[in-house]
This record gives sequence, structure tokens and C-alpha cells, in this order.
Amino acid sequence: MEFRHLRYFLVLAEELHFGRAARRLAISQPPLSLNLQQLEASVGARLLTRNSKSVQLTAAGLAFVPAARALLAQAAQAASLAKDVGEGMAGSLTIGFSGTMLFSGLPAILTRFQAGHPRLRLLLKELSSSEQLIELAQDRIDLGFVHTTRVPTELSQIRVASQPLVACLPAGHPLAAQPDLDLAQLKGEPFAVVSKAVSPDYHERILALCAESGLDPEIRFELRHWLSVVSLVAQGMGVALVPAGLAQSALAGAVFVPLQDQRMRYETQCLWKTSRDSPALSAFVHAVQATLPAAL
Amino acid sequence: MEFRHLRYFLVLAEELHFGRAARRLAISQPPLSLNLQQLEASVGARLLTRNSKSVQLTAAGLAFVPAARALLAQAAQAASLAKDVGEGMAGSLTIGFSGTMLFSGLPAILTRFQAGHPRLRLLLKELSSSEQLIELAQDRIDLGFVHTTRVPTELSQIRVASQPLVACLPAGHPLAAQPDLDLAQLKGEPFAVVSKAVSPDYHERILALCAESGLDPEIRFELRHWLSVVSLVAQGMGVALVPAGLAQSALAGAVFVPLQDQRMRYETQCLWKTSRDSPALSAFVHAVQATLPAAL
DNA sequence: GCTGTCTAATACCGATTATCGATTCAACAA
DNA sequence: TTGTTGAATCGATAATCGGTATTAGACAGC
Repeated sequence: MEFRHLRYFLVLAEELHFGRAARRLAISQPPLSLNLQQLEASVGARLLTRNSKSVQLTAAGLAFVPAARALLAQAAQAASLAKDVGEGMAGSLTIGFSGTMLFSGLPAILTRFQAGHPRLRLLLKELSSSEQLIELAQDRIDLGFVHTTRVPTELSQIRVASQPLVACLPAGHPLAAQPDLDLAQLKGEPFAVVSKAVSPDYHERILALCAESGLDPEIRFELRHWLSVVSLVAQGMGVALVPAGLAQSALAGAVFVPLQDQRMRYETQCLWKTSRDSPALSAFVHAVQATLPAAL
Repeated sequence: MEFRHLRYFLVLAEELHFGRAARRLAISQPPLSLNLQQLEASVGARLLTRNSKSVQLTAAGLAFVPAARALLAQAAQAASLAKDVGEGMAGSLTIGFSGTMLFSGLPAILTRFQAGHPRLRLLLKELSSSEQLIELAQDRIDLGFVHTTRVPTELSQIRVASQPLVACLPAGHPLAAQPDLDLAQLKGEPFAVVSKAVSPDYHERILALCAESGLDPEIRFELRHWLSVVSLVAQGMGVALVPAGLAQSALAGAVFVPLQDQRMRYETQCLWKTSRDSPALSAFVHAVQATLPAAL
């Protein structure tokens, strides 16, 4: 059985006349007769009763009509789907992201991209930076928004955000009203940080920065998520150095004060396997690049 | 796109090697390359990335694999369904029947036939004899179980039951205890009959029989269904002449007494359009014939 | 009853298309 | 470099598809 047989059969089932059907199919009548015979042989049942005066669908033919129609429609749909997947307009894309990306432009990127690619299913997985590197390597995510300085060579990257660190203080804190402050002023305060396991890179760099300012922070809280850090500060339990974007979190009770020393920045990379050849992935990467401020 | 392309593609997607796939398909490698190129052209997307060292599915190819598989499976299923319909083993059969057939062997016929044709959907419609003749003519039922002596010539028939008429009396009636009785004994009783509109034939014949016995029945009730007739009699409202099979209805309060005159019989025909060429119909007719007692 | 017309099936032929064998080209390994 | 492997390409052959002409069967009209 071939699609050609189905196409011929359906026209024949509509016309119930070999001559007319052949004309509609732009072939002559004999090959149409032949094709129907072939189809019937392959199906194993007579589909049309035909004599020199009339052509009628048999019960088997009647049952076969919708099936044949469905097959042709599905074939067209399958081809169109594959084409769209090939162009990155359909399919799915699994994206990893660290929680802070919710305050550093990810929603805007997603909304904008989705509008241009409505049939592409975006699967979002909140993961720590180190988890994303693992999942990228295992092809469990297509792309990740990560905070790391050490990027494996098999990954491509774009820097999508670079924000200063700011001090996060409880609303009632004596320093909260200052326009800006020096790291040394936080001496003796209990610090909350994101745990080393979740973000080793950040951990390391923040300590280096403090040491440089002559500050030996007393790390009293190790948390698994930036929002936990801010929440804890909001409740007066300590202070923290956090990416400026978190100010958008608008958690009541937390105040964000810029640092005088702006050298320490918190950077976000968009990472993906260079070898991975997915049209949806390239389309997304293009979209990410398009949303970048020229300054970066 | 033809099924051949899908078959080749699926093997290729499994083997990821043109040489091996071609061997499995019992063709040589060049036509396989060509067929894939044709498929890709018709789909409008590259399905396999191939260089001299490796063959890999693209995203589009990956999306196309299940679709292609589904298409082939459905084609096979469609063919098999059509074949079964052609052999009367699948499809549907709409059967009309008058209510008394529930007490004259219809359940047995249906059960037995359905056991041998489990994938054939039987649609049962209770209809009066005259309604069935109309629906047969309009092809709204495939076959009917009818009580009529006047069968249109375009219909084929089998007589499936012939039962005597018996008197139906209220349990407390003076004649109820008799072993049998003569029609004349019912003189003066209020009669219940099935209305002329529903069963003109029966109506006519019952009156003729009574007249022959010198009985001019006082018809006080005209009902639309035999079970209504028996129910009414059971409640002491009158008497009736009913097919013997109705004794099985076991309606409390009704008694059935044979008539001495056994000439008047109530006959059931199985009718269908001779011209109608449905394998399921022929199978059912055969089953009906097989269940007939040889005596008929 | 014969003939003319209409329709599907058959016979046969030509052209397109698929397939094959041989070869080429590219990538990698020794 | 050479040898090997695997896919693409080339040219020739074979299968198949579709075209024309014809046949066979069923009606309708004379």
C-alpha cells in the first residue's frame, strides 16, 4: 500500500466513477483501475463494487474511507511538524535557571521568545549553577542560566547580566538609611550567604572581596536559595551581600544599599553545549542575544 | 511522500548506518540514500545528519520517528479493519425487532451470533412491524424481525417463528382454569388488541378469525405494545388473543390458555433488502438460519 | 433484435523512476 | 602517507507507472 493508492481511492470514493475520478486526478482511466486493484489486493477486501453501469462503495470501502482520509491528513501533519521542529518553531526546549534569574530578565526573555515561537514548549527547571553544569553535560537541559566563572570548554556562553553586589540589611538597621556603604562597616555583623555546595564560585569570590576590604565576615547562615537569604535578613537575623537585581523581589523588611566598591559584580552566563544541534536551541540563543543591552 | 519512504526511514533511524539499513531492507545503499533525500525534500527538513563518520537523527528526525511509526501502524490497522468489515467480522449491524421477539428467540440468536462475531457492533431498535418496513426501505435498519404477511418484493425473508395464538385472561377469570377453550366462549368479553396502526396485519387477521368462529369481539382497548395488552389483562380489565411466546413474560396476574382452534398462528419473519450487500448482514442471516428448528 | 453508447477491464507500449554496480569523495586511523 | 570505512554520485539496467487502443458487458433507443 502506498499513499498514492489512498489518494486515488478517496477521489474514486467521492466520484464513484472511474472516468471522472481519473480526470480529477489528471491521469487516464486504466491506471486508476489498476491502482484500485492493487489497493484491494493489499487490503485483502473489495472496496468498490463496479460493473459497467455503476460504482458503489462496499461495506469495507465505506469503513476504509475515513481511515484513508485520516492517514493522508496525519502524513501531512507529521511532515509539517517535522518541518517546524527543523526550523525551531515546534518541539520543546528545556531550560535550567538559577532562582535569581527571575529578577534578572528571564521572564522578559521567555515572554518575548514564546510570542515568536508559540508552538515551542518551554520547560523551565530551577536549578543551582552547579546542578545546571551537570545537567548540561548529561543533555538533561538544553540551555542554562548559570553563575560561574569556570565554564567547561565544550559549552558556549553568552554573558546575559552583570550586576553589582549590594548590601542587604534589615529595615531597622542603623546603616539602612545610608546612600551607600563600605564593606568594612559591616564588621561584626552576622552574615547570611548561599551555601558553598549551591554556588561555590560566588562563595569563594565573596570571601576574597571581604578579605581585601579587611573584613572577616562571620558567616552564621548558609542557605540554599537567594530568596531565603533575603527573607532571613528581612526578619532581622543578619546581613548579606546579594545581587542588585534581588531588590526587585520587594520582600517587606529588607533594604538594599549600594556598596562604594563596585568592583565585585555578579554575573550571569547563558550556557549550552556547542555540539548540540537543535534548531529550537539556536533560535532561543538568538533571542537571548537580541535582548541583550549593547553595553554588555 | 510514500509509505516506502517511511519504512526506509524507520530502519535507518534504528540502524543509523546506511549500509546496515540497506542490508536489512534488502536493497543496496545508493537507493536508500536517494529515498531519504526524497523524503527530506517532501518533508522540508533534514531528518538525519550524515557525514562519512556518523549518522545522527536531527531534532526534526527525532520528532518524525514516532509519527512515521504511527502512520505505518495505522495503515496496517486500517487495512485489517477494512478486511474484517469485508468479511463481516467487524463493523456494525442495525437490527429492528418487534417487542414480542424478546420472547421468541431473539436474545438467543443475538447471544450466539455475538459470540462468533465479537467485533461486530449490534444496534437493536425496537420498532413496530410497519415501522420496520419503512426503515428497511430507507436503509435505516439492515434487518428486521417483523410480523407481516405482505412482504414487499425487494425484501428477502426467513420465517423464524410460528406460534399459536392463545387466550390471555385475568388470573381470577372463570375460564382461566380450563385446559383449553373455544373462541366463542369469549363472547361478550371486553377485548384488548394491539392497535391497527402498529400491526395492521394482525388486526385484520384476528378479526377474520373471530368472525369465522361467530364471534364479534367488543374491542375496548387499543394498545401500542403487546406487553401493555398483557398488563391490562393482568389487571382484570379485559381479555386478549396473544402469541403463545408472551407466556414467558411471566407478568403476575395473567393466565394463558390454549385455543382449541390452532389454525391461527402468529408468525415472525426475518426481513432484509435483497439488494443490500453487507457481509455482516449475510453473516447474521446465516446465523439466523442456523438457529432455526428444522421443523420450520 | 440489433445497434449505439457508456463504462470498466485488459493488452500493450513508452517514459519515467527506482534500483544496482561501480566509483568517487571525505574523514579518520595506522 | 596510505588504507579503511561510509555516504554520495554516476551510468546503466530493470521495474513500474501511466498512456493509448481495444475489449467486454450493460443498457437505451430504434
